[in-house]
Amino acid sequence: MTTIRDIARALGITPSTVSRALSGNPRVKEETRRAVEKTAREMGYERNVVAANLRKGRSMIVGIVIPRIHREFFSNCIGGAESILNQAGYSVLICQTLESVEAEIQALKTLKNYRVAGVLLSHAINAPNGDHVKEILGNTPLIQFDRVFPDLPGAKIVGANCDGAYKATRHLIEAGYRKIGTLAGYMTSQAYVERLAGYRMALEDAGLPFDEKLVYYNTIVRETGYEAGLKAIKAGCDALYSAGAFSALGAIDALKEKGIRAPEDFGIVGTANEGFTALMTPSLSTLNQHPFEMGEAAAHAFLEGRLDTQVIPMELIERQSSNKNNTWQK
Amino acid sequence: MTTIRDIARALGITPSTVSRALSGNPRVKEETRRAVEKTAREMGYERNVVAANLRKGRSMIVGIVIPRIHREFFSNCIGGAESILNQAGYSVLICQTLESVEAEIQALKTLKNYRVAGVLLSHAINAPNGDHVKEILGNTPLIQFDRVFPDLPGAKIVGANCDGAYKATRHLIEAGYRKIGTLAGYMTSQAYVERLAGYRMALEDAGLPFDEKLVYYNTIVRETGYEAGLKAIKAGCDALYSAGAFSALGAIDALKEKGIRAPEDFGIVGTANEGFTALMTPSLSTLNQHPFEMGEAAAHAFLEGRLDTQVIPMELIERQSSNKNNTWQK
DNA sequence: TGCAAAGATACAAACGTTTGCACAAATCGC
DNA sequence: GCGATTTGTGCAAACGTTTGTATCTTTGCA
Repeated sequence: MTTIRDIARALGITPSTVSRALSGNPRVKEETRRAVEKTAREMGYERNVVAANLRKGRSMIVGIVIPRIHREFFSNCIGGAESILNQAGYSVLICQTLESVEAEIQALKTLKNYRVAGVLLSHAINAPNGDHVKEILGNTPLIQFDRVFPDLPGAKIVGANCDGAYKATRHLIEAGYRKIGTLAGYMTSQAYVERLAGYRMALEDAGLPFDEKLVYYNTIVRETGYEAGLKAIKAGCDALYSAGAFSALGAIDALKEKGIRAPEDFGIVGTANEGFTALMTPSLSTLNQHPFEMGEAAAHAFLEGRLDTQVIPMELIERQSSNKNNTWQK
Repeated sequence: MTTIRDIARALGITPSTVSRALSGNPRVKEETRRAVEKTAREMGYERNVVAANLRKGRSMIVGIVIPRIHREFFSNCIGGAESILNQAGYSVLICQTLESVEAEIQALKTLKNYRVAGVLLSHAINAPNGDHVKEILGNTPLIQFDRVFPDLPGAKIVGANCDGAYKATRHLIEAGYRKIGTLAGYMTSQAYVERLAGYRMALEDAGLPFDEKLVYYNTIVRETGYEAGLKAIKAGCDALYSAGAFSALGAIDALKEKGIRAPEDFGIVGTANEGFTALMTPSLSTLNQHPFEMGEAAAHAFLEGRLDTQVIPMELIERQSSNKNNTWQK
């Protein structure tokens, strides 16, 4: 592989000038710059970023740490972040934690070892707090998105969880459902705490009672959603707001098993507009969290060195599963 | 940050010994090794992999280049590869091409610049051939999966495309459908060529005519699947084998629009067992390509330096969309 | 006891860049 | 035309590892 030394030798100048020429330093004559660029092209020069990173003490890599890559929500976040970061010359190193705090710690250590320029993090659901993050990352810029530790410093990109849950619940009320339970997530995560708050607020604003017994905690996957769905049916619910998408799917499994018609006899609204929600029968009303935009916002926050918290709105998508009077068209 | 020099100084030895001790070189006394490990821990030492990579001329990073991360097929491949590679101490750098050859070239260059230890590639659909890959990558180990250039050297992990398409088509024939078209993909990709061949073989083995007019090329997304679906209906087809999953979805859109019942009057089998295929109505019969296993196989091929081609079997999952007599249970 | 072999560590040169400082040449103001 | 500033390059020291070779010490064996 050709190095800047080779180019320097070929032109009878020093490597430093070549380096400066290639990195666009203004202290180099336009003429030399062109000559350098020309021979660099001719000799097939490719910059060794590893060496450059070592010298500079930081790399042009941004680490992204997420629970699972094959959740559409997260893969869209990645897509959004990657598009912005690539344009700015960064590459992304992606680590899955599979919801394990140990894997998260390992991933952060790896990223630190690679001296990444920054880390975009959505933490594992059962992480008790952000202490491990702070300890490992030190002063590496940290941008949290979706699942954030509020006490950790740095930029945060969050969904309008409370508002979204409020909209979803109010929608169920307006559709005519009356005993509305909720598939709540893990209270270790701020996002789910807020969704629960929004759900509660909507009930109370409508003069409906908030019943702690109708809150089914720790349900974010299909299986637990199914089990909670059975319990909700037994408890006499006629609707559920689900803080997740897959748990809502599980609840619909439960309805089908019990022969309960949705939306006529039971309404459901989920969160996270995963692709399947539009395709299943009944199609699932959900909250669109705009994951691509969240990823973009996280990338921008990193690039601009922002430290504030941005809230991405959530939008209700009304589909069949919450349409009590069954007037669904198309 | 503490370096091996600091540790060396603290112990009155040289950095080289510290390096050897930490990397498990047998030429260092057990006693020294323990001392080094102890002080390393005490001083909070974190190995600078960037420096190590520079010296060694290669990194412990494996690049993965794929068309789109949010296709379940690819995100599962990544998941499979990542799990194996992480265990072996590698990290993965992921690049999306969004089916653009230019982006693919850029991604490969970036990976080369990072001196990655190897590249796992599934090429953009409209890449004419693998010349750009060979030119950029040079002697960096290349493992191709799913979408491969047969003429490029190195390991390849492919699905049993021909066999899978054969199974799918034969299944439609056995179910009682008679005029079976196909939503073929792009003939620039070996995988789709083979699927078309399997489809044709199944027809001919059953004594049914192969009709070039019923082959709808370049359909792999929902929109083109929909359009091809309309054409197939007009042409009098009563079934389709789709070489993709999203195109099959589009074809079902077309059927619904025309009021044609599936599976009673029209059968469909797709490829790529995306999550939605099991959830939609009618649920879509598909071929499971075992993407997670493909990713694992690619990672193993890299780690073991294999150069051969492995074929991952495809398994037919019979669901509603191909069940002509509508005897679907559960 | 002596000598060879093996065992453990030190030395120093890389790896390919970047960058502060020095220095020469060119430009400028007066 | 002279000192002061600007402009363009060169020099050399990093950045933190790894590793081939050399050196020193210990061990084993006759």
